[in-house]
Amino acid sequence: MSDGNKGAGPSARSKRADARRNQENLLDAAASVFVTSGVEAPVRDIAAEAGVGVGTIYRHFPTRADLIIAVYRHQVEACAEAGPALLASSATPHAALGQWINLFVDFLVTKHGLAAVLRSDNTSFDTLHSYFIDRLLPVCTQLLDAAADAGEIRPDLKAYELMRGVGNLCIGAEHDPSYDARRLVALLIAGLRQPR
Amino acid sequence: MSDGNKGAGPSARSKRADARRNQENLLDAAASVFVTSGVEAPVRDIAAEAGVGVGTIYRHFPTRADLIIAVYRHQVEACAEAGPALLASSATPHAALGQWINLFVDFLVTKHGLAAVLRSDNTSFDTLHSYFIDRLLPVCTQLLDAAADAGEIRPDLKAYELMRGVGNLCIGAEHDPSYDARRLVALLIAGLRQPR
DNA sequence: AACGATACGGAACGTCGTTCCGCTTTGCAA
DNA sequence: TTGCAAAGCGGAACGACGTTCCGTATCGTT
Repeated sequence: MSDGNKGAGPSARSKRADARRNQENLLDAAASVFVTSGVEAPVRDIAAEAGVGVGTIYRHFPTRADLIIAVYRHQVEACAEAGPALLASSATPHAALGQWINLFVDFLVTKHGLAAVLRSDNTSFDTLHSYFIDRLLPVCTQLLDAAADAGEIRPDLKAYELMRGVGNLCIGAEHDPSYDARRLVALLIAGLRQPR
Repeated sequence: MSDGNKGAGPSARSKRADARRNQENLLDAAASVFVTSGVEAPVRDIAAEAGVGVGTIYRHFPTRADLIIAVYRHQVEACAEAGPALLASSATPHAALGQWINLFVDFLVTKHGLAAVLRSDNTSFDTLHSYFIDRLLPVCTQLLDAAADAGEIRPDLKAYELMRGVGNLCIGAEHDPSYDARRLVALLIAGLRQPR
């Protein structure tokens, strides 16, 4: 653990110097291509942007999902860590939940195609889906439980369903100016409020 | 207009007998493959099921979207026609809206992959998207306006956004037993209710 | 300097949607 | 009935894609 590797991507240590350099170029190139062409950009485009062959991508990132995870790890991490912080700093658990969902939505909506890929039936994206669930579901559960315990929301919705619903609402939001995912998510959260 | 052609698919008239037969086999085969393998099933599978070559599919249905539209036209039509009927028979416009949305959701959820394809960024599905919008948006608008005029719901949500949101919530619902699209849609509709 | 381990590039493969064209079938007309 | 254009057909062929594989180049150690 002394190498700082976070555990899901390939290690940045114990490699040849050129290999490490390539891995970082690849991350930068992928991030850049994801911004301009979306997360579903062809692997060859990413390779070209990084100035490497496609084989190099697959050696460093065994599956596309691993590359995507590596690119967004920091932001997902930040989102996960924001959960408990919001719970501590907000007036009510419901307010914390709302703000955290906003964070999540902002993240998804600004990553072209990420929400869609999260729901792709392509099995090679399963590990991406799992990563999001593993990292964010506990956070969401904590917020949801706190709000439910406070009696602010109906207690019968699972965090998994909420996250999937929110993720789904974000699909395609980046392409269509007349579709405002944030607004619909807000409506969904409003529907969550306890009628009491 | 006397041939009964509804306008979007290829005409069933003025064709050679074998061509008409093939077209119908194709529709049956596609419907069957869609049920078992989903709407995104490979074209070659549909051709094989119908016992024809792939070229025959493209002659009858210039794009995949046309084939999908032809397969589901009747059900979309029924859904569209149910709108005004519900409005006339329901106690309140809001109730009619809720029931109509349920119809729409049931339709989407039972057609494997249809909701996803509706949101695909693949441009060849644009005409499918357009067909749904053209046929169903006016109906939804009518229901939404009626409910808004009755003061039952907040008046600031466009029918387009509602339909896209509902469609999005249905994506992937058929694969995951722990995700209940109907429940989330119901929550969304609940969020629509006027606080007043 | 030399050599084994490591990593690289990109050709090659399988799958997909879609197009194209030589051949077959149809149905009308002689 | 037969002949023959037009209509329709099958499936090979093409280009884009994700992924694998392997001959070659590079690294870093001796």
